[in-house]
Amino acid sequence: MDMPDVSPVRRRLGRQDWIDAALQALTDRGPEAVAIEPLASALGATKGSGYWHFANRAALVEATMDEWLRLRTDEIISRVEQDGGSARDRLSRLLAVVSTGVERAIGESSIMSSVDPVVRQRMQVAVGRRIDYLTALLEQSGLARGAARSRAVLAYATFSGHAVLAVTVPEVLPNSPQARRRAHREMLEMVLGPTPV
Amino acid sequence: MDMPDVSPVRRRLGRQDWIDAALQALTDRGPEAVAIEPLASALGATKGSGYWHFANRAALVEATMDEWLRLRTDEIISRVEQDGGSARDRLSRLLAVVSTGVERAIGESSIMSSVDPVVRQRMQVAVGRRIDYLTALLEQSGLARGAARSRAVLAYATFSGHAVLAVTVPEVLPNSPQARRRAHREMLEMVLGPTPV
DNA sequence: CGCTCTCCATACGGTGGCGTACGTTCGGTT
DNA sequence: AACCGAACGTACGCCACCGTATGGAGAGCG
Repeated sequence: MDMPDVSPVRRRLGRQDWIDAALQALTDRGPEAVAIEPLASALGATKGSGYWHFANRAALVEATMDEWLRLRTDEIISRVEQDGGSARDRLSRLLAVVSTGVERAIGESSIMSSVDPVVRQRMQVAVGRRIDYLTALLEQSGLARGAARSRAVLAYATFSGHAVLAVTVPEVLPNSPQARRRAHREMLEMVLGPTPV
Repeated sequence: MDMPDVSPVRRRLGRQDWIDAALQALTDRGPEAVAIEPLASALGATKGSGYWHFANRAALVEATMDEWLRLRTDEIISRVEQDGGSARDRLSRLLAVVSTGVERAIGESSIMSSVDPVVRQRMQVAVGRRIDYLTALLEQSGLARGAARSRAVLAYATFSGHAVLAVTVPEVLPNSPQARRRAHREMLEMVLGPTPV
């Protein structure tokens, strides 16, 4: 019997294949790398394929940024939220998740300072949702609304600053496992105040 | 008597004119804008002029980044240092200076996440000197060496995170004068501990 | 007055990405 | 078996920037 063609060598591409490759290029080399022709050659195809799935480059960038927003913001939040626990627990897990994904900071930090209007707009939405979620967690752990929000902003700024440092000058940041754990706790305390346990 | 030709309409350009224009483009639109042809047309000249003063684009970027390092790091530090006062005073002035220059953050944040090796190298030097200076100030105000350094890193990360936020989502940051002053004090306290006066 | 060195313009060829036009292949109907 | 539409290839023109070649224009000095 012949195998159903789930197939070895190289099948045809769908829109999602392009988005996946674009997201990879985005996190590896920033928004500039999300372009039709380079992605085509990376996928082993030609522009004809790309301009079939997307009207133009802007449409590709848009789809990629939507996927980015979904995976790197909404997904993470809902996963952290799903696993439950106290607000402090969730905050700690959130911090752990985003800290280990710091290799992705190259893309993140390029996205932050992009001039592309589409990229900026999606980034603004992402930052909004992230800060809102942080604010909610801080409120749930006892802070007043105003204090929670301003501290959420502070925490987010600090974290994203760390992410950028991790890319440009990684040597200034702690690298040993226990130093990283210590940094994790310190940051948690800075955000939530002295540890209650 | 005839006026010495300090001159009205349009004199010839020198290397420094190019560097000035390049620095402007850098802070306005990021490292990508530091290119021969666009700058030429911005200066009302042609590429012939540019390639006279610089061997190639990389040389232009290099000269521009050197100037940037001088003006936006060394100059600021030595000015703050020259005006004297306690370590706390100098820290406060430093914070004030870099905070008011946040319009420059567009350039700064693009520089932080640039892939250009020359830009990255100069940025690393700049971050190194800035963190070193912060560490020195914190040591002078009583902290132990290790604590001073890790807090300097934290403070720098927080500040640069704020700079990025000021560009991408300015609305989350305080904008009224008294709110900004309050933020200034809070940040100072976060870095130096509870206010001693 | 002419020479030279600095500064600049013009014109050219090269590269990479954009977008369009159009022809082609392949998998699934009917 | 014939067909149709989704997916892809090829070839073209366009633009922005790079870099080179070469020929001036302009001041200053002999």
